Amino acid sequence: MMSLMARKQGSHSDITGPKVQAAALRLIAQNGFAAVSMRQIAAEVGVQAGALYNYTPDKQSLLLALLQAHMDELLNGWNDWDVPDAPEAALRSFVNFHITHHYDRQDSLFISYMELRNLTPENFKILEVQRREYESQLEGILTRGRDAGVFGLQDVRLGAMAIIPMLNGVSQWFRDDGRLSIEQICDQYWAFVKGVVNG
Amino acid sequence: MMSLMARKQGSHSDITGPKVQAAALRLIAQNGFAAVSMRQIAAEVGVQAGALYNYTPDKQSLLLALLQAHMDELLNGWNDWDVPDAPEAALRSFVNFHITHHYDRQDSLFISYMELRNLTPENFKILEVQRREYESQLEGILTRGRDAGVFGLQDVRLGAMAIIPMLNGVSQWFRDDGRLSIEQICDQYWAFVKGVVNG
DNA sequence: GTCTATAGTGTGATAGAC
DNA sequence: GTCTATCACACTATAGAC
Repeated sequence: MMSLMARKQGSHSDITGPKVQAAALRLIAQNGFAAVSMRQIAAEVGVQAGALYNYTPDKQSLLLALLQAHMDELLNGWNDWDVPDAPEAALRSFVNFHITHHYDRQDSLFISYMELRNLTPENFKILEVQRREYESQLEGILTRGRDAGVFGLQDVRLGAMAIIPMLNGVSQWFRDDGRLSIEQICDQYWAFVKGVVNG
Repeated sequence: MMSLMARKQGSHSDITGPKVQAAALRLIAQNGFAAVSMRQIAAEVGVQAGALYNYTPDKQSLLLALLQAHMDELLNGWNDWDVPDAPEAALRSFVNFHITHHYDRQDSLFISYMELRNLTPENFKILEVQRREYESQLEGILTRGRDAGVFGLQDVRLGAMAIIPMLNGVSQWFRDDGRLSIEQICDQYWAFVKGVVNG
């Protein structure tokens, strides 16, 4: 068994790998992809630059892995989320999910919008499909609510395009020691979203 | 008079200056500040890299100039905007201003959020003050409306923090040949904002 | 798996001719 | 005001010892 095997000195793949991702995420969110060097990431992890290439074929792939992990977690998280059938309850559930899911993923959310432009076109397309898939989850709720006569929303697509940036905005200013708890924020934003769909 | 003076060959300060700003803006929005080289900017302008240093002392100052110009135009634009007294009419006016002002400034708006992290701390502070000043224009309207009993908004600051990203979102997807005209978008977003403040 | 060393390229910024 | 040429340095990625 793994835990009984003697470990070779300097063999830390299982711990270094996640540390590389975490360091890259933090540094890229803070300074931007192009501004962060492999040496900086290595220094944060506590290895030399060359060692990073055991975990990524190149810098570009490292960014792609971060963005893909973010979208995968988002879609899987929503998939596992318990969503009521009734449109209004489902929308409330979406608001709660979106805010709480990104609560401790501020860096991920930030780079998932900011660093798309540093991807190759084909990688960009893959992520756009995933983002579109997430947006259409919200649009599905809005459509059902409108068809049921619960929401007064005219344009479902536009409503989704208004709601998502509004909710994303929370991650730009939220602090744990701030004036409002995450639950209070969810409550208030639910009121805002209700206003948007009932306009 | 200027227009009668003979021009020295190769003297194009008055035309090259704006071209440098425009090229830098476009390239930085597309690729990120750190990813754009002075040589790339020079190539886009049609000069050699060394010539750029007639227009900026260094690369960092070029970025600062772009971000400052954006905030100055925003604040001056709002200052010149004709705003009604009644809170609801004033809010509608703000929505119109914000969307139409950024209509042909998508690159500026984008880098004004993206590239703040590439500024020195003191330059960052200057821009934060300006941004805060703009936000408090909106908060002033919201406060007056709430005090007059026109808006049902509980938390003015939070309302402003929800409305601004929602409006900014337009610039991420708007295209001139899109489904909706800018006037239709203003109308729809006005309905959304009304919903937010009446929640 | 990590290290050291390095190849090869690109960078921001400056100096001096015109 | 623009050009050419260049300095000094940083970068990504690789090779080979351990």
